[in-house]
Amino acid sequence: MDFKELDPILHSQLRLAIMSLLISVKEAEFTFLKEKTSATAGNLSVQLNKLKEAGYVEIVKQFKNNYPQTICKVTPVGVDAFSAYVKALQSYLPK
Amino acid sequence: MDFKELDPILHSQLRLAIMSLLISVKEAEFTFLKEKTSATAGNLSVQLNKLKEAGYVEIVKQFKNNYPQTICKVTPVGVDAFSAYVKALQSYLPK
DNA sequence: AATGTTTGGTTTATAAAATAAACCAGTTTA
DNA sequence: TAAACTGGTTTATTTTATAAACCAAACATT
Repeated sequence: MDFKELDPILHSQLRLAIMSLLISVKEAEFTFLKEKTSATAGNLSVQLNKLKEAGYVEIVKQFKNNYPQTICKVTPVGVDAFSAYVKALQSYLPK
Repeated sequence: MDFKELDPILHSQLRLAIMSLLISVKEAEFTFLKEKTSATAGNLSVQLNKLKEAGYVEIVKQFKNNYPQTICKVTPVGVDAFSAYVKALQSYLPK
């Protein structure tokens, strides 16, 4: 079997973790993602924006208890990209 | 489940492909790897050296029919690292 | 016997990505 | 009201990946 391309947007530890979380929960706060991934806020902010620009996640900013709140959801495009990535990975793994 | 670290040496499309090949064949020529991975010679040379420095592959240079020949083998350390990587990946993938 | 071409690479330079550090607006606490 | 904290963003630095240039030796051509 030939090696399939690995979507560079997803082939990043942090972005993959973000997507993995968002797929399991459908919606999450910035702070939740930060805690679960152990990422720094700066890194998380940058990587979330890349996922947003790729159309893989949707980001809504609002306020909650006077504090800014960033809510993230995976999009259908993101779900598809993730499953394609997982499938492509198979070509590199032992059966 | 928590996200496990993904060995940065292996979390690279080309290096992962090289390792995947070497694990399946035990030994391969530079030119074979180049063809199978569709990599440029330069990129392959660089990435093979990283794998070598990590102790994941062993590289022997010799001559064959008057031409230089580079033979690559995966080491036991490399095999372990690969299987640890695969295991770590599971923490990012749907069950 | 020079001239060009191919093999089998390495080295160096450039582009892209990941990460960390610095910063900022607003809020709460002392 | 000053300090410290929340919830981030922006910018700078480091690391990676990739591509381009290069090289030595072999072979083929005239």
